[in-house]
Amino acid sequence: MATIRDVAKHAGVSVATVSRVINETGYVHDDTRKKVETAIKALHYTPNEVARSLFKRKSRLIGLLLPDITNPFFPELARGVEDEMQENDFRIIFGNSDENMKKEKEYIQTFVQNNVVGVIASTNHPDTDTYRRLNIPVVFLDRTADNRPSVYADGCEGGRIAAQEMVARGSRQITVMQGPTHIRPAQDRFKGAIEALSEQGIAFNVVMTSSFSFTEAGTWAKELFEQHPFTDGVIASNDIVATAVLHEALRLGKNVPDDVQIIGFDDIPLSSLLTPSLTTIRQPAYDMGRAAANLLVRLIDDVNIDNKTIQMPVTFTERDTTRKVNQHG
Amino acid sequence: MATIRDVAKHAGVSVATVSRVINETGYVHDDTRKKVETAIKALHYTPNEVARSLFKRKSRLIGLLLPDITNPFFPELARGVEDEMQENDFRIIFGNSDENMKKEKEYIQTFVQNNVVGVIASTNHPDTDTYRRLNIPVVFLDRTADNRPSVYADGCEGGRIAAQEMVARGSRQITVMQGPTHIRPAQDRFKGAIEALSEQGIAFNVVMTSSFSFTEAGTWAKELFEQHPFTDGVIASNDIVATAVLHEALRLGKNVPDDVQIIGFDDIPLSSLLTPSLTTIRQPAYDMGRAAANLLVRLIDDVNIDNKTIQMPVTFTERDTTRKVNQHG
DNA sequence: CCTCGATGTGGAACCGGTTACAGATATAAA
DNA sequence: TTTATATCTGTAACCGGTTCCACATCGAGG
Repeated sequence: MATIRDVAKHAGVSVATVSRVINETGYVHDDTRKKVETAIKALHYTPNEVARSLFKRKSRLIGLLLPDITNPFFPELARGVEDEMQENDFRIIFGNSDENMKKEKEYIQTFVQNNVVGVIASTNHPDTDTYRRLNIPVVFLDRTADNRPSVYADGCEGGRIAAQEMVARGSRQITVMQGPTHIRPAQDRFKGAIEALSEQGIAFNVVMTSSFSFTEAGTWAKELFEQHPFTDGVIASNDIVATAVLHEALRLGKNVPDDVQIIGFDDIPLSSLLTPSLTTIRQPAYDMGRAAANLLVRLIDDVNIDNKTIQMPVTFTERDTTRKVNQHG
Repeated sequence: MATIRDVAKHAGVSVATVSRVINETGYVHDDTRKKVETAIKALHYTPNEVARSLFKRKSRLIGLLLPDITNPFFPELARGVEDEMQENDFRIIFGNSDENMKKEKEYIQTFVQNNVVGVIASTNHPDTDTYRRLNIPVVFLDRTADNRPSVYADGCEGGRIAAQEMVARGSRQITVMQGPTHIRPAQDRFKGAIEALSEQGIAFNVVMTSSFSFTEAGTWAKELFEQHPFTDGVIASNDIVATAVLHEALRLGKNVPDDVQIIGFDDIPLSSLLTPSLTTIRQPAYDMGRAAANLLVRLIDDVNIDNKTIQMPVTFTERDTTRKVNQHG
């Protein structure tokens, strides 16, 4: 690889001048600039980002920490982040945290060691030292931390909507699936749902689930219908769990939505492809990713930002696992 | 952030000694080592990877280039890569190429500028200068390039199997969907399928598709049944397209698999969750990712490697969009 | 013709690590 | 006691950029 000194020699100028040309800083005579530019082309020179990063104590890298790219909700987020970052000439160091604080910590550390200029993280513990001590901007994605930069959808509101719509469509023996206790958005949805049900005086059961994996979700779905066989409405903590519930219901010969209604959360690509297609509370994942990236870029550039916490809308996405509302009033 | 000089001062030794302690190289007296270690802890010192990388001309970063993380086949791959790399203390710079050579080139360039020590790429053009000129190891993933390090499943063989199984299950008016012409694995599958059909003297139609997006796939599915209404078997170029075909068939009131059989490719998580669940040619995506990462790590460590191209098995995964074979012999 | 600000360029320090090399001491062998 | 070798430590150059500062030249205004 050619270095800036090679270019300088080839062009018959000093390294300082070459640097000025590449960065378009300071004064450079037109003729000189041309000499340098031809030298750069001749040697196929591209500046070494590592050297730059060392001196400036700033790279063009940002860290992205997501729970699990294998969970279909996250690729959309990731893609949103990537597209926006790409357009702003940032690259992404990526890691899966598995909702595990130790892994998170390790990743954040290596991010810092690599001079990243910002971090986007889906963490359940934004208030730990791991994040507080960072002296680079952090944007929390799909998670909130009061008053710190974050992009998220209102899980609580989503849960409420799910409950209301389910009741409006006639379910009276509702089972709410409580997602993993250590995952914040799951708890918000749960809280929203049971609050709304309580307010309306509707009885409900609760089934706990302890992860979002496809394989385990089946077990909880079985458990649900064993423990609460007369359930006529299930509010799941996300679309993965909802899918498992749907499958189990069909396996048991139940008619969906006539015997059981099901509402999921997220609207992952899979949801619209199921039969019957899944009614869900949609989060605009791609847009959330983009918004988070955009916010981070602005924080990096130290733009004055009025609105550091961006709440994205959740929308009730009516499909075929719920009945039509006018059938029941 | 504390630097190595801070640590040296705090411990009353030279930077060289500190460096020796961190890297466990050369001689260091036990007492000295302890002094340094306490200093490191006291100052919360972690070495700056950028400075290291600059001097050594080698980082602990690798580049991962995938077509589109939003396509459900790739998160599994990515996760496999990440897990293996994590275990070997490498971090990943990630990018989506959209099967677009220009984007690829840009990414590869920035990878190099960041001193990555290796690259894993799903490219359709492994023989371009972009990859040939690289003087760091490259592993092609889900793609081949003769005799260069790669991990892939045999698309051709997969296509053949799909064709054979479909014929064995009684379809005689088969439509083969040809994936995007610029995507190698898609063409391999297509070739394998039509070869096998020709050998067996079975007539077939071809429908072209030009991307793997969920939204567009629906259009081609419609086209398929308009142009070839009597099709009784569809070999799709991947599970996304197969899903669209399944939906269209059901919409048209066809019985699957009795009127039309459908075979997909990949076995993405979605496939087993459809109704009817999708018969497909499975690629072990996660394992492929892991294998590619493992191979790259060995190449980086300059281990003598006998087997640089790893072919993973494709397996016929029988589900409910095909009939049982004994029904037809 | 002189002065001054704008323009143009290069030398060298610096970012935070690693390592070649030299010098010092301790220990073992002769 | 001398010599050879192993152990231990520090100085300084180096990786490839950026930028401060000093110095030189040029054109305009007095």
